[in-house]
Amino acid sequence: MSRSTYLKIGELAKQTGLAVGTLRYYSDLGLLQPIQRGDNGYRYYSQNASKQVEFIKKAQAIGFSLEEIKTILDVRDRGEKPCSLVQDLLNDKIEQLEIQIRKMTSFKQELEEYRTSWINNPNPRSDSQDICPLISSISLDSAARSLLN
Amino acid sequence: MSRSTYLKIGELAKQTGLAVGTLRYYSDLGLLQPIQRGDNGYRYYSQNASKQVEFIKKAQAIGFSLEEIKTILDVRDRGEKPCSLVQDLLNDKIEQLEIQIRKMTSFKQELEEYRTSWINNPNPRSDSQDICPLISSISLDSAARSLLN
DNA sequence: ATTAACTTTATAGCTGACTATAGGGTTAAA
DNA sequence: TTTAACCCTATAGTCAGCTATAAAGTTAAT
Repeated sequence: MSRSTYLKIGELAKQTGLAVGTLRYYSDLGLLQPIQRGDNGYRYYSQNASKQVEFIKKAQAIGFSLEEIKTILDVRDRGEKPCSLVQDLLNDKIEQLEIQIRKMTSFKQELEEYRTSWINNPNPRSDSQDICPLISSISLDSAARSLLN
Repeated sequence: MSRSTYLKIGELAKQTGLAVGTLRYYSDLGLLQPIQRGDNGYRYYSQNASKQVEFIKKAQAIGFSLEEIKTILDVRDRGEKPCSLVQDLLNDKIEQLEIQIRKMTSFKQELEEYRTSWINNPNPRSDSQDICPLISSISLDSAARSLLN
């Protein structure tokens, strides 16, 4: 049954660029289930599967964990009408993204301030006690603050 | 030899707020070496050690890995000032943050677009073929686009 | 002298997302 | 029909930055 509409795991691997082991891992996680198993135990995937892999990849690329992605996909996979749940989930994700973005932005600003002040103060005297005056100038309190919000 | 100038590991732990296990871990890594070992095998640290711990903490706080910190300290141990290395690493960090932020921002926008369109189309008919019309409406291609820049 | 509170090493576990290996069974092409 | 190329499961290893445990030796206070 090779020329069927179904993909064997190696074929899907080739299509998506993922390793076979990764696809098995996803299958074990319940993240990307083969549409059926053969009598031989082989996993058979729908053509659609590579679209789902794309979704997983991209969601991952911006910091969603496989666990989170599974939650999203589970909602779809359940036979319910999960739309309001999906919306809640989406709202959560957006909020989490906002928080993440805010944290990273302020952290980045902090780092840029260090960079700027270091440029203005470029020549540590070689007799200094410090390991690196640049790093020594860091305030732990402020670094902590920028990470905590 | 407790009232000497040297600190035992527990004393340094107390001074710095790090766990004893963490200090041993750093010692094994070669990140923070005791100034000597006693006949008993005890690690003895210089008073200076807590300064070095502060350095490590601060460097960690701005996103350096222990590996990177070790690189910095190794430069110092060769008698050089590691500041320009530190600046290079910092520039890398900032750039990585920028990329992350850009990706997350565009993905968030994408998700917000879904949210908006779903709000305008809030009542999936229960006789729909789709498991969830909201999820079905997702374009993986466009999700991909928003992640790729 | 006893004992609590240290210290040591070596080993294992934790999280997340894989990767690698062993030891099998299956399929497809020559 | 043989054999390479596939597939399966189960288990273990990887990375970082620790934490936890066991089994043992040392020190310090009473």
